[in-house]
Amino acid sequence: MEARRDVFQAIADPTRRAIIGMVARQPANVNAIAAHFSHMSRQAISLHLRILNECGLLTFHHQGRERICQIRPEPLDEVQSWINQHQQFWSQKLDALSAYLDIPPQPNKNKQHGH
Amino acid sequence: MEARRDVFQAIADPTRRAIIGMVARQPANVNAIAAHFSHMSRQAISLHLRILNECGLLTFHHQGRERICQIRPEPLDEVQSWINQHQQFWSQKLDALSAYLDIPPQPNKNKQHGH
DNA sequence: CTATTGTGCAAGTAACTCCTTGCCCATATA
DNA sequence: TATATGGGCAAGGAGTTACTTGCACAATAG
Repeated sequence: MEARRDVFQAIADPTRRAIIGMVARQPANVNAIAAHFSHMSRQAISLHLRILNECGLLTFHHQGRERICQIRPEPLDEVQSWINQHQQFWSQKLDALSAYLDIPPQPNKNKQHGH
Repeated sequence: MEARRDVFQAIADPTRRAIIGMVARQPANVNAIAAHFSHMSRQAISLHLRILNECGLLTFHHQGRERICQIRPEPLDEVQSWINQHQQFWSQKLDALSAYLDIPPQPNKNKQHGH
């Protein structure tokens, strides 16, 4: 059902980030990756690889009976652009907030009867 | 227990990203934020705010009985640097992988007896 | 052919996430 | 003081996640 997972959620798991960090430097097959995470089973790694594949961060290249895993950085652009998008606002609005907080809510009858 | 939550996990939730997107543009108190997410309860929003606060993405400014929420972009640097860190490798290694995959495993006796 | 290696799939479980309802406390106003 | 508003805390539930064990299947080596 979740054919297209969320990239934000995919990189939320430390193990998956470690897999990305490893495979990005050196493409490897499934067992070679699992060997680097000996504290958990091969199936656990296989599941993480599937999740990374479903969100487009990792592709498989079948080579005989092996699956060479390769990282695809493109989906991370969504994360990066989301961060960049708001950082513009932050640099501007932080000043506005400081000014806003410095104004005490003057207790005159000019109440804005909220909602 | 989780005094310092993971930033990656904090931004994995769509609701929390929406909160960040809203509060980054306009600082607001808790009820004002909850009013923008009328499909869920105020307590649900309050919990999201706490999670964002625990990972340093949001600070509270107490003003009388109100809590003005303000976004702090600093923790996102960790996400951005993680992405940038690997993108260097990707641009280099993608070529290496292409070359690697283009080489058929030549069936001469020069096998690399990979440990 | 048989044995080995590489890998996927299924079932089950423990832990966690997200949300709700209900209650309580603090601040402001009349 | 009483009342309304702002907001936290706790219990509980439905759903999801991360991991395990066990089995099955395909490709290669001998």
